Amino acid sequence: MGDDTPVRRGRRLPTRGELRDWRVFTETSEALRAELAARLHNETGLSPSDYRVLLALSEAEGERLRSSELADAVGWERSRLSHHLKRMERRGLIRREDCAADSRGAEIVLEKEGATAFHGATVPHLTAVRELFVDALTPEQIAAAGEIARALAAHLDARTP
Amino acid sequence: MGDDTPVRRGRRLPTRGELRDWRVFTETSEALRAELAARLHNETGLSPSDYRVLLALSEAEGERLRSSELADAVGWERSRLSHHLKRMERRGLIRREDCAADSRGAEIVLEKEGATAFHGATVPHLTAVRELFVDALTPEQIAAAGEIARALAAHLDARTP
DNA sequence: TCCTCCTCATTGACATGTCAATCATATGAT
DNA sequence: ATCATATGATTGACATGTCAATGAGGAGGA
Repeated sequence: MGDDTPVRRGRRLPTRGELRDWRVFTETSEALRAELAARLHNETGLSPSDYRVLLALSEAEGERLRSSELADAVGWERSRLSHHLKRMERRGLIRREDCAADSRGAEIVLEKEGATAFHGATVPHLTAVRELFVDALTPEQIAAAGEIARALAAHLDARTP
Repeated sequence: MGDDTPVRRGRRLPTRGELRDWRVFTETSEALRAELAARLHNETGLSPSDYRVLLALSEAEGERLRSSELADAVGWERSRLSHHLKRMERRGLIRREDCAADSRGAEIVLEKEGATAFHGATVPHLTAVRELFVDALTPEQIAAAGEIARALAAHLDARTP
């Protein structure tokens, strides 16, 4: 049975070849994510989620953001962010303050310890990205990976309002 | 500053362009994973992890596998598998049996309810793969995605013994 | 004003994942 | 036979993620 054989007939399901490409794609991105997370955590004590939050806060005006702006910046649901901030606050990386403009709101402020941890993690993180991603591919493949991801993201956004 | 400008000079860190491609690549594969997981769970009550385990057992001789063989088949650490099997056993999808050949070992057996759930999930799962992955890309992009993933996986395997 | 509706953010319950430690059994050397 | 060691699998502690429910405050119309 060739690569263009549908897994089931007459229902527009993926062919075997498409399924093989899908499987290696997801399994590899998952393995890559796990490896990068393990390295970052070993070398810096930060998780990728910590890193993202600290990056967004570092780049913000006054190193502070409204909780909802931060959620947009990192692309997470509110509840996920809320849980994560609780853990980061417990570790002294960030601090919550009441918002003057809207008493419902919260402002998330980068603590000194958080800034230090972030700066110490930047080079290890970028080095890992180079070793695990950039060094593995040709420049053309890197660009193609970006294009493919953009196409997938556009398609995904179109069908998840 | 152009796309070939190193983020930091003289240490072989990724360029801004490489970093952009990396970021869209990981963020998109993560979003895709989450969307597929949510759909599968809504439509079938199974998580992607459940599905993988049930698939491996369905394809095995006698619909049973040694725990370690199952771990290899799905590519997980033992402890992760053990935790997951505990949850699946609680739901009646699989069953553990003592192993005749090696009294340390365990055999994992597909339960009737697990087989039923798996068969009911196959078409929804494949449909979601088509909608979210296959339909988003050209045939050339699908093949390229597979090639890129294989290159990443080979590189990753080479440096994680 | 008061009432309704919307938004901001948090919480609790639970599913999932990682790591290190543990326990029991097999295996091989003496 | 005995002992040291390796292997198969599980467990506990904890980090992370999702969903649904909640509380608490703003915003606008009757």
